[in-house]
Amino acid sequence: MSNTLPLNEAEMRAWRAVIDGSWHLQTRLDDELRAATGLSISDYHVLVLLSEAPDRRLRMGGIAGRLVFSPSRLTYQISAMEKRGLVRRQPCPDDRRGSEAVLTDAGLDALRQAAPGHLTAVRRYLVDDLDEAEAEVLTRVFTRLQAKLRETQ
Amino acid sequence: MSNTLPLNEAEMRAWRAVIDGSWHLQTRLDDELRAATGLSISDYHVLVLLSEAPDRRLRMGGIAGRLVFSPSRLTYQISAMEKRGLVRRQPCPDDRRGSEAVLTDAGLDALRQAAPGHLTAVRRYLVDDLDEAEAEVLTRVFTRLQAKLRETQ
DNA sequence: CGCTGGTCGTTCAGATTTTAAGGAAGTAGG
DNA sequence: CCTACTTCCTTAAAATCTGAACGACCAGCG
Repeated sequence: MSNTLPLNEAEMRAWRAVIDGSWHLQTRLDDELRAATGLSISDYHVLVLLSEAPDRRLRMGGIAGRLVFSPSRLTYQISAMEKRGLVRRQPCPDDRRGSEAVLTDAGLDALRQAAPGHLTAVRRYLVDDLDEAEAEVLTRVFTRLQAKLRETQ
Repeated sequence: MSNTLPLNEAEMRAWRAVIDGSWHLQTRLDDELRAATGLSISDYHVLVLLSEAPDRRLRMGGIAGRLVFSPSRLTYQISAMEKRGLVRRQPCPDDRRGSEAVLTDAGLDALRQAAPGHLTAVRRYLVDDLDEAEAEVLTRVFTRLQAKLRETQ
């Protein structure tokens, strides 16, 4: 139940800072990652997801759900990565409608090569400037946000 | 000068929460705004920017800079909005290379109609859950982030 | 002036994403 | 089994976005 007053000034400032800041940050990280490795931030996210998945494989729908990709976008994304040898596609064993994306060795290599630089950028732009309390607040606020987004579908 | 250690667990948690959370939030707000008003979040941002500008007009480059849009994207964006009557394009008086986008009355109406619902959504997903201290931290962190991004171009 | 080098938007081709429409399989009720 | 209904993913066409190339213009200099 949220009230419908316009945001007050502090709220507005916080809100705009978050929206603008996170957007600019995404853009910058994507640019740097592309320049350094040829991977887009989407490629990178897919690689991370698969690398952490049991047996390095996930259903299409699972990936799409986590990355908030439309099914067709995911199809395109995985196809593109498949062409470059980063992932392989396999029919899903227990559900013949579905297919799985599997991380290849080349894909894992690409991730291992990209990660340090990317994380350094994350550090440079954000993490290094956070003190412990700030990190804690960010984690709390954004985790709560995600929970709220999920619970409303 | 940032160190090159991998992120520790708390840092990683904070980082991922921010990235995922802000991305999901953007997506959700865009979806709701589209459904309610037919405006994309980009349309909305352009409208807000122009509505706050002196004389309701801005140079193309000025808009592109603030929204982190490529020049060609901005051209496309403004053209699309022009077709719908939300903005008008005018040659820039003091620099004949440039052009300005001017908010039309219809554009201002569209914004006024869209804003309350959008702000309510912002409230529902984020602002209402923030206490004062949290809002303050978010403002501080993301403002600092933007400054850092700007200073490295 | 006439040149040179830079800036401002636009345009065009190509890449990416969305939307709508299927095809193939799973699931439940009769 | 059949029939409907649903889910999973892909395809095709349309919308949007990016990057390179361009034309028009500004600014500085000889």
